[in-house]
Amino acid sequence: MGTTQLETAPEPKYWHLKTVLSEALDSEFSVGEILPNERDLAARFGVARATLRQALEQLELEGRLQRRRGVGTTVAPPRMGVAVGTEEHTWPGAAGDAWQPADCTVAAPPAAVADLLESVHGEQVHTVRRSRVSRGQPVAAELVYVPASSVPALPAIDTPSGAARARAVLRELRHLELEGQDRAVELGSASAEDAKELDRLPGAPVLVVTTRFFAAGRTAAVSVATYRADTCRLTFGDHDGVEIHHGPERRAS
Amino acid sequence: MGTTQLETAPEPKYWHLKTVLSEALDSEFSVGEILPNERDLAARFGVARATLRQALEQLELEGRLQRRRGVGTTVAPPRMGVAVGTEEHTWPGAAGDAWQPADCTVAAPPAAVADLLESVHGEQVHTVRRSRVSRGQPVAAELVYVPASSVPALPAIDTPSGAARARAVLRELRHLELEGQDRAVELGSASAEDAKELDRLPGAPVLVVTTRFFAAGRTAAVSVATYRADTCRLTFGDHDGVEIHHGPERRAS
DNA sequence: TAGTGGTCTAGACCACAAT
DNA sequence: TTGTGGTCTAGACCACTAC
Repeated sequence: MGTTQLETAPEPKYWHLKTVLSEALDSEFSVGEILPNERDLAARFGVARATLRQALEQLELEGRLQRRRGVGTTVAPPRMGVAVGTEEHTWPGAAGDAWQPADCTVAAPPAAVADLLESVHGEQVHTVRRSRVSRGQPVAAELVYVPASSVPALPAIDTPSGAARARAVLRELRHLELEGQDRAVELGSASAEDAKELDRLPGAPVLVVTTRFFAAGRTAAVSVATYRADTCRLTFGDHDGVEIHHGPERRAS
Repeated sequence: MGTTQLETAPEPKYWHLKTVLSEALDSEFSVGEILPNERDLAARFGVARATLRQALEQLELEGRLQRRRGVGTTVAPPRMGVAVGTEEHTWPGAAGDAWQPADCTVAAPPAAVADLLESVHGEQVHTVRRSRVSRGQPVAAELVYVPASSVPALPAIDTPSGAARARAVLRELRHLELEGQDRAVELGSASAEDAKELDRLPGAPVLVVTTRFFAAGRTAAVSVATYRADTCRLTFGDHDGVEIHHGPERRAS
């Protein structure tokens, strides 16, 4: 990565800068390597730090870089494939899924979720919090909303309200016959709460996967899972997990 | 939206600002309405324009706002659901899909696609460009990569190289028996080319859907579709298209 | 304590759309 | 021509990490 001079160009500086850096990452850096700090890089390219940062932000959004305050900017490994959907539909918490129940509370769900549940307003809704770890890294945080009417046989509040209760709620849910499910993926930004769990700063880009579970002719549960967008590639395989990716860190833009 | 003063807070100003604006959008603005310009808004909140812009950027990322140079900042409608996967697998270009073929060229695919195709290096690959419009708005641009060996009966180059040829390639492809497919979704940023087609600026956030089509024991084609992340919610339904969303523009973060 | 990325400021100019 | 958002600058200080 020489002391490149930016030529006059019709395109913005940060865009050109991003291209130059991207090529340098492919050819002159290896995964995990630390880049020069932002002040040095900016000086080297003859731009203000804010401009350099604009380029770095783009590259981080694309999963090419990882920046950590107090540490530095490192070259990110290729995104990991994370299996999200198999065609056989199952309840959350079914045998050997990738999630680990963490907690369970009873509260009114956010308005958007209440709409999806089509439940009676003010009905009790169990909220199970789960987290997902892949290759030693937290990749997703999830909230499963289960209306009380979906788990009528659930023992009263005598069960403690921690992971044990979370498991109890999901276990009860499995007694219903699952008739189908429904998935949507959209871009979001991490709430302060999710950010903490995902080891990112608030506002970090996340992929939000919303799943509706249908049973007994209605929506029996709703799950909202937020995946780190920088490190994850969500896979919806029926050819399960053919997971290859080599070469010097290429990606289709 | 009064002349709110920002209190001392442990959280960044732009974060607090985003929250305040978000609430104002819910309560005091309706879809399509134009916000005051950035300089006025910044003055009203007593922050620098760059700080105000940081908040607006977040809100735009979440699909709450739409900004257009020379025009202004408007309140965005709720994201539209765009059907991406039905469980019955079909070839691209099958009866009545949502795509419109635009062009077809023969070129070497990008390295990442070449890996997926596992094709002989240097093999001819037809590249079909298609676009997708929903509710009068462009929502996605796609490139379908079809190795020449997947369409052996395709007439030579006597066919013109426009939309007609694109349709011809896809028609030939449908003669193969589709054995399965494979999907992945990840965050990306729009290339200059895609940005133009999606009516956005280069670098705009997009959801990249990569699909592999399997036939005759190998990868017969690969499709890379980029969806506008600001306006689209990708749906993977088997309960086809239960499309509801009301209420005053709420969203789960 | 030193060095990193994260936030913030107060300007300036540019590209684009509407008038 | 006017007004908008988009880009860019040259600083400053803060929060965090590692030593």
